Amino acid sequence: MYLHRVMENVRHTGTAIEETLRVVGDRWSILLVRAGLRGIRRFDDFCDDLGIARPVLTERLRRLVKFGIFERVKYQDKPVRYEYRLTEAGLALSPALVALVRWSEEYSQESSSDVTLVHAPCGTELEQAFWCRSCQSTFGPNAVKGVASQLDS
Amino acid sequence: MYLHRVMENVRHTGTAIEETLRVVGDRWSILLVRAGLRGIRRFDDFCDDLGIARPVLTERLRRLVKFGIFERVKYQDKPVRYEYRLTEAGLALSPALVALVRWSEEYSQESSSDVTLVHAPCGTELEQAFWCRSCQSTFGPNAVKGVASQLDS
DNA sequence: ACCACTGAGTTCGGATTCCGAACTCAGTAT
DNA sequence: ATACTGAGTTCGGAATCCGAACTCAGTGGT
Repeated sequence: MYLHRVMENVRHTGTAIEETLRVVGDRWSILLVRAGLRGIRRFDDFCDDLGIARPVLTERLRRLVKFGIFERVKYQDKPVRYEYRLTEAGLALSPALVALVRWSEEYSQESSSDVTLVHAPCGTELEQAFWCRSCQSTFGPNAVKGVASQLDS
Repeated sequence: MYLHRVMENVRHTGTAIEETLRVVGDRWSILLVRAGLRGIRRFDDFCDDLGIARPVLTERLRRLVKFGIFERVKYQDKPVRYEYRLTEAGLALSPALVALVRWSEEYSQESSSDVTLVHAPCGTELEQAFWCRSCQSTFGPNAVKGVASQLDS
């Protein structure tokens, strides 16, 4: 393994996705985004809906706010109260969420899926694919290859 | 022992995504899948590539094998040695991974050199789409709709 | 005035999980 | 005989997670 390490000059720590997963890669964050997409905004509602422990919810929302996925908005003055709304960046996580839901439907053994995702105009159950612009064709994961981006080293 | 209580505490729990995130929703699992897609297969290579602690890697790989995302394959007899390969289900996580990578590229503040995913035959950077079989067309997340599967409640 | 209630948290102790470092074990190479 | 390899396991301490109970400002009912 040492030889392999020497030959591999590309270090894979410190990449963008690792940074992202340090924010979003836990048991709750994606579920919080999903709840946000379903219209949930208030602390106690997140708490009841997910069954997350309150101290953990506090910490998680703070982190998601810090990284721009939720924003903390005052919605009432008299007793000052805040709620949490998805930002544009938070909404932009929906493709990832959809992909995970799709995977869950197909591969999760623990059944009882809640919803099936369909193509809205026609109601057909959707499939997922990668699209190659230059080939003008869809393809599956077997035709995916990783290429190191050229930036410094 | 503690999980029992979590399982009994079924409110909105029990949906497929929650089950999935209990398997894959941690800081390492998605990164392990990504490493698998990059061709990494051996214990020490995962360890070295991700900087994950060995006991955690052991537990994580065991869980991913149990849930059918990796398989443990003997690749040598003399000293019997095993490696970990992505299954079909594991490969099928790549759309979710791609969605996260693309989100990272766009919204993550920390942006270092990463791996760009391309269409292997032609080298073009891939895009992501949903595919409707009956319409024979691709579409984006805005045209996705959720339909409740038949279920009590 | 008194009391219950609401929403958004905080505090508490205990259980679980994470970590790096060092160790094991069978087999190989020098 | 010694060193090394690959795939783990064992160890203790640090960090995180959990439910339950508490706080705090304001509101509404009697």
